[in-house]
Amino acid sequence: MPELPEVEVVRQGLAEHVTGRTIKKVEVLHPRAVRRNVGSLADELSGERIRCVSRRGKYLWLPFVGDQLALVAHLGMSGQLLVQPAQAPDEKHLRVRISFADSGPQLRFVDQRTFGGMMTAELVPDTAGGKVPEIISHIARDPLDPAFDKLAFTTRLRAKNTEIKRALLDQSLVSGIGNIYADEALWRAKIHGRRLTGGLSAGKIRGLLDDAVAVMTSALGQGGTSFDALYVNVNGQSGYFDRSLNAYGQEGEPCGHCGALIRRERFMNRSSFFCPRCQRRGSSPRPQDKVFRTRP
DNA sequence: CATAGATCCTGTATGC
DNA sequence: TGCATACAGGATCTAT
Repeated sequence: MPELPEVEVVRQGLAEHVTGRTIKKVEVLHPRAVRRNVGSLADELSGERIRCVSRRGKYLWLPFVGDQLALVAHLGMSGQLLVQPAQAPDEKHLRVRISFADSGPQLRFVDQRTFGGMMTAELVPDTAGGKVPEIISHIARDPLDPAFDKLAFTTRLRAKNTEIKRALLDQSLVSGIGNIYADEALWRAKIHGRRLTGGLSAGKIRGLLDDAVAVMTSALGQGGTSFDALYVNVNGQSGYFDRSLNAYGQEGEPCGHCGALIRRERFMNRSSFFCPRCQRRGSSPRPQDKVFRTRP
């Protein structure tokens, strides 16, 4: 699943292969691949020249020269952005094909499960003198962003009345973290994902954030190594699972800290993996218990 | 408003 | 073998 490190690998690959190129033709092969778009993607993109490739969290965007408009992409669960020669056969789940005015390779959006999508968006000023697509201005900065405000994040997080893992996955608080890196960060920080945000000290939260940064930086370092010139490797799965995971997917394996067996539980319609010894849920009540605390 | 839960999707793996 | 079911999960929508 593409989370921040995987998306960053894609960004780097795209930057190398599409920067400065002018879009000539866009073919949408599956309607679901285009989201929230008012007009025709093809009409809006034709003739635009790509200035660079940007990213915030799991979102990518290609600002066009003039800095008014951008092509925004999200890979969802299974999306890939591939750079392929025109004569390459269509991928089974090819959704959008972008051809350029030059004779170089095409940019293809391939997505099996169609949770991903592309759209055009107007660029609006961000909080640090740059620009961000208007439709994703509600997405928080990610922890690798130099302008990410750790202190504000800690304050907002502690003010919430929810579980810490849910908060980590809330892209309006901090972006880029998905189910896998959330579990890994919580494991490193030795925090149970169902602990309440308000019950965690500021220092504990800072430590958790540092752990999230560490695990994503490490993954990024490894994800960037298997890069092919024509295949913008972005499956997310491909690079990821060779990586050493300490919690995610490790059910029944010994914890790298203490040797206790990693456990799996359902949480938010997905799996959570944690060490039952290192990551104690503690005595903090669940949110719904707060109201009914009178019971002995 | 804040929070919790449902929902979208399809290929793969598993169970009977 | 064949069919049914579970599972993977990011973002958004709906309900409370």
